[in-house]
Amino acid sequence: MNSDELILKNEPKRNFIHEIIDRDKEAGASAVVTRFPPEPNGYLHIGHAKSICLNFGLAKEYSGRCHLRFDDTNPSKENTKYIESIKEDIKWLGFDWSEHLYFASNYFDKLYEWAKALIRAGKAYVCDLPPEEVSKTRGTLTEPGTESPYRNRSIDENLDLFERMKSGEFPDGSKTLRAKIDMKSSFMVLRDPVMYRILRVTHHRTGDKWCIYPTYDWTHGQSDWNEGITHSICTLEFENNRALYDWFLRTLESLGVETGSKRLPKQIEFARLNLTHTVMSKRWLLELVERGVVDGWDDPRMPTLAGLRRRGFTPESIRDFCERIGVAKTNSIVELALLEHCARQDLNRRAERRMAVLKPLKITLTNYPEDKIDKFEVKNNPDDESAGTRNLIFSREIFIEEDDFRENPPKHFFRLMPGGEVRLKDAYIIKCNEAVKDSSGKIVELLCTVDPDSRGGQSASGKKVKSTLHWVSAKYSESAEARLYNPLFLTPNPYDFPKGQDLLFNLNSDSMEILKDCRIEKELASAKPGESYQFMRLGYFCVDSRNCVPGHLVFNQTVTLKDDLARVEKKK
RNA sequence: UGGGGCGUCGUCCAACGGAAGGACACCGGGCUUUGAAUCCGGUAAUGAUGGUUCGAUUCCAUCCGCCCCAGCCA
Repeated sequence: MNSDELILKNEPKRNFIHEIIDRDKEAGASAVVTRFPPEPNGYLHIGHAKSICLNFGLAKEYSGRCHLRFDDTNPSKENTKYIESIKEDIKWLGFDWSEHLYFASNYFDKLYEWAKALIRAGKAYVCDLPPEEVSKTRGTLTEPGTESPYRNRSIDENLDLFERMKSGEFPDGSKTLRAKIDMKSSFMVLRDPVMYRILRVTHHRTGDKWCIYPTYDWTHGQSDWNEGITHSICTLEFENNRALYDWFLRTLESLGVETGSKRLPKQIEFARLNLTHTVMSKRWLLELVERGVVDGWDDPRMPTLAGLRRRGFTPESIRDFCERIGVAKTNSIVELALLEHCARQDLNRRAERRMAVLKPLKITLTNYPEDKIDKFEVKNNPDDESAGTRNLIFSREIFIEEDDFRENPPKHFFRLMPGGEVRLKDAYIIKCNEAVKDSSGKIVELLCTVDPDSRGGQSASGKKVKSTLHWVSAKYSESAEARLYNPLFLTPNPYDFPKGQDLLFNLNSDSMEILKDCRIEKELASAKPGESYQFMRLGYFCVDSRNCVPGHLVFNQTVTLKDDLARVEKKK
């Protein structure tokens, strides 16, 4: 069975984490409990989706559970407005934390008590060094650090000082609580890491209760332990932090503190997702929004879940993508083409077909009476009978795609040309007799004739035409707007820019094309925001959920259809 | 120059001492009232050098390359 079949059967591809968990189970471990721990300081993107699929997926496969825990230890960066969007995105992706919603800030009291336990055990101390001094005395990658002059204060003094830090006696930044580990360690994180800093910032959940806040390292592992997390999965850059993660846990365990679980959680690192032609860091995503490069976090060009959703990517296609990319420890950059493939595959199955002409070229059928119409009943999805049928109306004046006609066609072009014949999908075979030009020489209209024996596109005479075009009736169609997208960055790796430049060096100035005068078949006029359709021969389009007003639909192009002609022309 | 990690087709992921496989991409062909979908076929990789072994992507050694760590960010 190949991996594709596995995916179809919904059996996730195995990875090194499965092997770790299997070994743990053989060694007697019972449940599997994972967690997804976002910091509420930005929107979720497709890189988070990889982590969400991994963590919730593992929990499901092993009949365990996955917690959603907001890692809210730094109130100066975090904001409650992100919490709802994060929850919404996870739900939209198709995952459910049920009652297991937590906040690291729920553990502030417990963490404070445990910090005191560490002080009492002589494993932590209050340090008066200002930030610059802490930094200076930390040493370098190759030189050991030096011990803080405050390192050997008495336990009582430390307890007293820590208490007073908490009660607000000292100014911001003037003191920290540090773990007493080893200033000579080759792990920089073990050189007496800061556990608490003084920060007078109102926290979105605890308000002004605290003026000291625990750091990530001091919070994360203990939160895991407290929730009974068995496998704490994070990204590669935390590999060094694992030494500290384990130190806190083991030290606390040896002190006999009480937690929600006997078993110590295990941190496992995997490579974060990178996608070509885009960026995933919150910093740069924010920058794109703030510099006005994009229209907001949910701009359809953004790799955020909100952006992808608005663009028309389905949760199923994103989950499929996350499954296909696999999980490993190698730094890698996945090609955007794979994401697009997943979208096409899913949308091909579920999106109903419609006809829309993005760049209309008018055709008058000179042998088709002015007052006549034809009604054709056509399939909504040729691959899915259950999608039903709809009616198309044909009339004397129609529009076809500007690109589907060439006055001087190259060899490989077999669409409409002077004297040539094509089929209009589900309607008639037509022949082009004349291209009408305006004074500037621009083709403004084609005069064609229909073959009356070809009703429905069938050819009674057995006539073969090489090409079938999409079309809409001029009279029985509506106007609409379509937005076509290209990647935000020109280069596969946007970070690959010359010295002295920044990321915007590789920005694609042509990432969006707005087409305001598209014509859509009547049936499409009632489409609702969020719905996806295949515009025949063009691509998948999703009704925008922001810019539609009654009578004026805006469609976002999710992906194009694969295009052989484009490929052939590119080769030339 | 310390430490922690990682090197397999163009890209992503497998192979756990026994014929290097899948997916995407690409190329060629069949079918087609979407140049789509679908079907068939093809190109293409173990960073290097030694060693152990009947046999090495896998074990060992050395080398090379890339990523991460010196926030009171996460």
